[in-house]
Amino acid sequence: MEATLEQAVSILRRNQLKITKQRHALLDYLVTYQDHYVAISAVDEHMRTLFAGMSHNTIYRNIKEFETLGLLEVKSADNQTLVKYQCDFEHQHHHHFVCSNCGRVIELQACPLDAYEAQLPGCTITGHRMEIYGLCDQCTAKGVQAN
Amino acid sequence: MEATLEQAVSILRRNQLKITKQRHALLDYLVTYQDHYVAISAVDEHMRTLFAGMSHNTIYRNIKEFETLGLLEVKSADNQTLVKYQCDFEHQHHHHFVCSNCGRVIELQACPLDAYEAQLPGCTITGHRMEIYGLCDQCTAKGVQAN
DNA sequence: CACTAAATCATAATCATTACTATTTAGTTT
DNA sequence: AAACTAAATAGTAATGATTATGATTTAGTG
Repeated sequence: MEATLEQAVSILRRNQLKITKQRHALLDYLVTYQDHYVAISAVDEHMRTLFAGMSHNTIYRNIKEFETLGLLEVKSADNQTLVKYQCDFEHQHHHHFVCSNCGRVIELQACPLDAYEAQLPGCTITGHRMEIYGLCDQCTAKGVQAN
Repeated sequence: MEATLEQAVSILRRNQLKITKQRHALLDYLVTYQDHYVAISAVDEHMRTLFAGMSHNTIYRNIKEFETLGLLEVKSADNQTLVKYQCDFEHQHHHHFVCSNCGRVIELQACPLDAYEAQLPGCTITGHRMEIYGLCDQCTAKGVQAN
């Protein structure tokens, strides 16, 4: 399901965020890349060609705000932060296949690994990585709060 | 299985890398953190207290060399690069549980997700992420080489 | 139209990482 | 054991992503 710019804007509105022309253009850009991770620095560069003199701060801050709204998925890779617009607002459990050539992201539905291959016809799988996050037994026993 | 400093040194030797006192100390440090990811910048800081005036370059370059030897596992997170000594030289397929409080890493053996929980008694699971890498169908069809 | 909190701009700082070149050193050879 | 040489390191500075700060502007409201 593709998300539209209007949906994104209404989510800002629903959260009492002002619809500035900068935010509007930023969303417009992000929405067109729903199936690719984009480096924040590339977004930054693009926005500053659209709005000469736009502040780095504005771009980075808005991206962070969009992330807390659940509009964006963020991941770190290779000294850069990558973002991808996500329409899955219910944070439904799923994983990604990421093309190491063009960066295209294909969403996967099931969880056990073997089943994934069937969802990727024609693709070449070269590797995968999974990490589970939480508190280890020692930290859990200490009563540390999960964040 | 814990790896020893001697094993690490012999791997350098086997690859015709010189055993400098800097590399020796670096390995010594990394080997003591086999079950934690450590930020390279923290390694850098530590090494420079051991060797006043040690070059950033030296630390970063050696860590990269150790990675290509398969001695280290590297991942990006939050504008930092994290490393972990790994004894698994055959690159045996496995995943990690990472404590979000202390950073401790617990190696997991099986793959389907549900089975993992049984391997983490006493732990609090707050989330997980998996990504499969490769070439998408379009890039595969184009004949792009996997890297 | 005025108001005000929120957002942005402009500038500079910070932090991780990398580049570059002169100097040093590990491991080998004589 | 001294000499040799490629490899490694030191020292210095640059780069690039991201964040901080304080003054100015603006979206949304009354």
